[in-house]
Amino acid sequence: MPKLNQVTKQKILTAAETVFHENGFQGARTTLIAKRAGVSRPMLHYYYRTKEELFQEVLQNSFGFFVAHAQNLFSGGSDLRTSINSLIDLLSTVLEEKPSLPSFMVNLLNENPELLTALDFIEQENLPALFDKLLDQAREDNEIQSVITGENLLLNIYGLIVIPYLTAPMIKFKENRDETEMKTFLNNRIEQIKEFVWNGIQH
Amino acid sequence: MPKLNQVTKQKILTAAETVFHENGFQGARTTLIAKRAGVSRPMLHYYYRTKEELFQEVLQNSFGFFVAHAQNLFSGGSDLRTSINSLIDLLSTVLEEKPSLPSFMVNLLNENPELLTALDFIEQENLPALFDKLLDQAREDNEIQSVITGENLLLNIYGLIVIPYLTAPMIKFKENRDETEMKTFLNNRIEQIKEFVWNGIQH
DNA sequence: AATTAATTAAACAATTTTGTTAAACATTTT
DNA sequence: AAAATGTTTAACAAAATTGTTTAATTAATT
Repeated sequence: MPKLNQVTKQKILTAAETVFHENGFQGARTTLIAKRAGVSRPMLHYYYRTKEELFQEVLQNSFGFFVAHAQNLFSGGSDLRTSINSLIDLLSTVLEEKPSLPSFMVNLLNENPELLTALDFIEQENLPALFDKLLDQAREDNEIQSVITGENLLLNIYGLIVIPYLTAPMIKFKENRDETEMKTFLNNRIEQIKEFVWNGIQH
Repeated sequence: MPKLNQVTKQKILTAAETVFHENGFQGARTTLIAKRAGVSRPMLHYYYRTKEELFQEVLQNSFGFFVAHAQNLFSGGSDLRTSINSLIDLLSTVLEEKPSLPSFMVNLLNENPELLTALDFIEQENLPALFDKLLDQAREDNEIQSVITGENLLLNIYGLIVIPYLTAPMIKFKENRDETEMKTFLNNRIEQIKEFVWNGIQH
């Protein structure tokens, strides 16, 4: 009987991440995870006794990753435009590494709405309120005219960032893009979104 | 043995729609569908022999609904701003009636990417190309300055429209909103999005 | 080369989910 | 009230999915 091979364990975790992200807990099949990891099913169950256990690890990992990055944000008192751009960069970085995270969130919210409580920490900072303040300031300074709320601005940013990842299969399919072209497309989009958002709140 | 009760059949179909939309095919449980429909499991299997059969019906229904509405769009040659607003209105109308459609699309694209072929009809009109044309025209007429592509503009609109539905559980939770407040929020958002998009492509 | 560690294949048991059946009950129609 | 229709409960069978075990196989270490 084996003891530990971190490499294999990681392969399983990575595969699990994708499958859980794409199909949620109930929809995920351990058989598929093992296959994607290039590993036999007994191995999967050796390193992670149950599907549930594996899922918990993925959960930790996914949000831990997000939080780790989020802490870099909003340390100093930046202005509205800088904050918007930082947030866009932050989300882009996270999703570049974990492109299936949005799909996971969607599944998660549908399967375990009660899990939201556990996600409280994400809003420690109370981002909407912070943006409300920044928006007010920017209006005072005559930088923007829009009466948009912080909540709506945040939703807009999330939506703009997240949509290509949610529709990736479609985008790739329609335009026959490969991975490289897809990355270029996404990179170009980042700057484009910054412009779009800033202009969006002008009037 | 019963023959047909359209009311019951409809109750089952409606419940199935929600459950499939929320959890995808693999994640959906027929037991939950029956429960949500307020009907016993044998009834479900009487009206729809298999889970697969029920799923097909939901599939038809969901996209048929979309297509029915989409046909009202772009009959005449409207200008860019009108087309943008029509599209936003169209999507809003569809989602008001089928709020779980976005979640369904996400699951669908992950579970059955090959099903995309079947969705070709949605792009009959080749919306991105149409918007490329409208954008060119608007630039000529000095109405806008942005060099955004039709594809990105469409993605932006989809993202902005769809994001509150995908994060609905979070939005409701955070702000303690009930159904009515949620509808108000969504309605206000529509006009706000129109502004935001139009401003977004100015510079 | 011998030993140990890691993995697999194959078979199997347990559990969950799907699909079916039969008998009883309720509702509506005639 | 009798007959037909719609529904439920309970039990069960079949299939799919999860989890486990054993023996054989491969790879790495000493």
